[in-house]
Amino acid sequence: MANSRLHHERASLRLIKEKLECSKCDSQHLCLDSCRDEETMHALNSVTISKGPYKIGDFIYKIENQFKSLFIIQSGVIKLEKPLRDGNVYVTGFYFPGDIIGLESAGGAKYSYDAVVLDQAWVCEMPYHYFESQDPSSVLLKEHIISVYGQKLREADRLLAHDRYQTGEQRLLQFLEMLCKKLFTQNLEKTQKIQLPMSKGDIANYLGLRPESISRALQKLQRQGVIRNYKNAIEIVDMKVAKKMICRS
Amino acid sequence: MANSRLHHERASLRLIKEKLECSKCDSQHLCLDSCRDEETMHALNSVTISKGPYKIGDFIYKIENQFKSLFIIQSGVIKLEKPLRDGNVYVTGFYFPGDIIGLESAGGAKYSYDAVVLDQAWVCEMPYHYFESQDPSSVLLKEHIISVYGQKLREADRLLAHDRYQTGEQRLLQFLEMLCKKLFTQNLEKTQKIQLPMSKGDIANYLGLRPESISRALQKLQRQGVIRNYKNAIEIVDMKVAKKMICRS
DNA sequence: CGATCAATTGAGTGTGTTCAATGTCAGTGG
DNA sequence: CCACTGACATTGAACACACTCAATTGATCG
Repeated sequence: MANSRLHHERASLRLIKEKLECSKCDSQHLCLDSCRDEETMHALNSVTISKGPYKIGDFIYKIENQFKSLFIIQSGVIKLEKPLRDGNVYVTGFYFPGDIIGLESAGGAKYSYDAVVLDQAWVCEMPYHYFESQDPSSVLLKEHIISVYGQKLREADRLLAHDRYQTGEQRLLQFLEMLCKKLFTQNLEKTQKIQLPMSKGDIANYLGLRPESISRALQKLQRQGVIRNYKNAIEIVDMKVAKKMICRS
Repeated sequence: MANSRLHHERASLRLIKEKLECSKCDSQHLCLDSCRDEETMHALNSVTISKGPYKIGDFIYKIENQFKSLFIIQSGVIKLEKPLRDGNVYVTGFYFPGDIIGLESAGGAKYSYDAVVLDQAWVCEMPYHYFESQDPSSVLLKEHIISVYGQKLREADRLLAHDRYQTGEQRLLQFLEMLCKKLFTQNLEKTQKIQLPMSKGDIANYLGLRPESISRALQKLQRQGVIRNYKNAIEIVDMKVAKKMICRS
């Protein structure tokens, strides 16, 4: 069951044994940016719950669960996916430390996706009923969350636009570059070798391609000397060329 | 400049000469649903501004304008699009009476798209600074808007998923069915003949296809007796078959 | 009336798919 | 320890959908 590719503990893994003070959290931009006074910090600190560790294959929430909370990822990697009637699944996104999940389910009675752990994770649970309170700190946070939503909508539209005008190869490169940013700003690593937290099948699914097409694209890029393709890792040999190839020809 | 295809006034066109009372607005589900007491209604009524008529080709807002307000569409049709560096544009959506636009720009300094009028429109402007007030009515509205955002995100993800696994023909049919719903729930028309408020080129752009592909798909569907293709209109002859064709084969 | 833009139609091309076979690796049980 | 299993990845060949490029038609407008 457990995907063994990641049994090697990532150097970056922070093992949080108890509730992390909001003032020490890496994801303050998501909530504390709304207001940084003593009182707000205390309110947030008392309403949020640190949870973990979640193991590979665990669910943070499942699609049939009642929508109750947002989750901010403190460590690990999580994918959101929706099972389809025909037995297939549709991978809708990958999330990393500092990201927030659950926003996409707001306004519904249940969660809209399964949140599956890809790399051992700790999360900060923020009960949604906090947003329904008249607490002054929540009022400011609501406003802030709205701007986060705007960003997410723009990102979704950007994806739609790019998916239309880029080849599979370009989307793949763009995905790898995003992965670089997400993983390396967190880990402060210098190398560009990416240990893939997700299967190549998941990547294919997310990018709207077949696993075969991903294989062929990776193989072609390797022949061109842009990347190196490993079993569960990819190394970007020439980031400059890679970035050039992403842009419209 | 003005697209003349719609110079025939649509029967549904409501000419609002002055500010429409919130209590009489058709789009109450977007704002008043947050709270229906006297006080909230009065607060909304005093903060919103009815504007129009906007003519075909007018802009509700432009991409370089400072983000200031959300707009609820009271009548008419509006498209959102973004000019690309290469001179092309990317059409991101079509909006109808009861829809809200501007949400996608929240959190940014400027609007993220051009809002172009496709059919003579009246809108209700809701200044964004209202959301930054501590007014109790705005607190409830904020919460409501968050659930609207959740819906929009889910819709965006659904689009992404469908774009991946459906053919152009299926997406086109799905688009036409959506148009039916949007236009006919508003107009109470019985016929399934759709006067297209947007050009077929716009439809192609929105669906991520070439105009030629749209032409060919429409022609094929007409041969099959599912639709009838007119210059600026499309008639769905057999909605049952159309719906069947939309589903995954 | 010519100019312009949208829509259509045709022929050839290409990217990604489908289907099927093979390869690789980790875990499991004899 | 080795053979078996199952999931994931790779490779090949044939095919299909949508694209590109180009020419034509049609409608609208000055």
